[in-house]
Amino acid sequence: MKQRILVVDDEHDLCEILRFNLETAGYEVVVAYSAEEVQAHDVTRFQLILLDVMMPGISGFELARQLKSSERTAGIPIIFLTAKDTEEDTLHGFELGADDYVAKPFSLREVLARVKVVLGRSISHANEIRFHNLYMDVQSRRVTLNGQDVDLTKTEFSILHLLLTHQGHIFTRSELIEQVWPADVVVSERTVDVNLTRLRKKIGEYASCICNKTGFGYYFEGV
Amino acid sequence: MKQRILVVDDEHDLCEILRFNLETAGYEVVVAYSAEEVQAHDVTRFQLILLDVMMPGISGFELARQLKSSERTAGIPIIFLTAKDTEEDTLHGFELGADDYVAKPFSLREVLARVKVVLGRSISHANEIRFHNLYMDVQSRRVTLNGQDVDLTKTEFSILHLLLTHQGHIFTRSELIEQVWPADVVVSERTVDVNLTRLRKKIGEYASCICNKTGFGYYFEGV
DNA sequence: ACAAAATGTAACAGAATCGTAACACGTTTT
DNA sequence: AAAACGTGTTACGATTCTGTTACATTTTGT
Repeated sequence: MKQRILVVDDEHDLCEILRFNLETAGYEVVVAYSAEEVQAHDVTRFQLILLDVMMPGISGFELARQLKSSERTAGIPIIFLTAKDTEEDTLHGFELGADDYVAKPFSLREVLARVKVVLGRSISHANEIRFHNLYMDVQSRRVTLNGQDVDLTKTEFSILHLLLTHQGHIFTRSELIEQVWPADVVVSERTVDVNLTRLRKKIGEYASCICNKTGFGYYFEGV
Repeated sequence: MKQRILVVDDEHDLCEILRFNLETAGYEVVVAYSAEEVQAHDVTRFQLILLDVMMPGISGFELARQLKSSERTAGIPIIFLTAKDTEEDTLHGFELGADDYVAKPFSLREVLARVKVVLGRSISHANEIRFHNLYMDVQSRRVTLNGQDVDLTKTEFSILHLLLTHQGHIFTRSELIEQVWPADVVVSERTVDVNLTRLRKKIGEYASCICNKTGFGYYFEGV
């Protein structure tokens, strides 16, 4: 069964490019040119939504909020297409249950790679990340360890989210800084170490899953 | 190792300008003045093709179609150089697998920027190098041997990557130093030997694939 | 076969990297 | 206003990496 993707963007040309390439990659694609038009579709039939943030009328964020507030559609992964790439926007997006971000202008390869990751990794509850007894609810930004709440700071949450969604991938310090810290702040590379240490301390028995490979960087060692 | 770019354009002057600037930027450049001439080259040796759309004889679009239809060459990124910048052309190009567009007349800076983006991207995209049961994931910086993680240091990883991506090529010690060590560090040639020994020890049954030819240097013997 | 040159490798010490506690400073909560 | 919190920086000890050296072994040329 082909996986179905809903592309929502007011730029017709871009939609067609996305449609062609996603179809070539084996997905079934439906395009909507506005948030209003989305309401004409049965959204639950899609496994993924590519959603432009900036649209006339109802914005992408607003639409995402609506979708996530309904039980029926809350579980559908969303990838935002956005020109903005500030911290607030990213955080705001993740709060709304975004599974990923692609900043415009993007390369098709980039989009395809992310679509593949999102569709490959979780068919249903993409805003709930789980590793054994470690849960992350991306939407409510809560983390529990064996049922107990873990009180992570924003930075720690963001790091853990990145590592958990890319288990086994080794991130260099500068990659981590790029992904976790807003683009306009400058932090020293050693700051990463300190934050990783802090994170380790808070996740108890899973501390040892956050590994370092000398000279390379940090990664989450899934068992 | 230098990345190789094939420039295809019937305007000789333009080709020379591109050649000069791309070479200055550290790329290796080969020029073809027509689509027909391209067929004299082994296209698989290039990491990127800059392709003029409007050429006498076979057009750039037609050549792109041919390249994308062959398994061997389908994966090579193409940037179209085009005077036309209409919607249809752009769409048509993307359908043919273009990775980017530069409309003539273009600034060199623009071209260089796009080349950089595409090549930077395609490296991380072709990120899995494999030799029998020896895998290297360049992006996540991991190596596995028969499914087991191999713990390579940064230097060892870098050497293995170079050798595996150029199987059969004999590297002198000074070439290896040039490729693997940062330009500003000075190491003795014997240091290479020691690191090759260390690498051999870690890759088990493939140790014997790392060969030395007395008086010449080291190479990976693909079987 | 022999000596000379080139290569393999173990051991060591210096360099680089990493973990973490302590601190500083700004922000939020009480 | 004071206390608590978040977070970047620094410092220093612990760990890991890595270049060098010395000696063993192999290859080469005669």
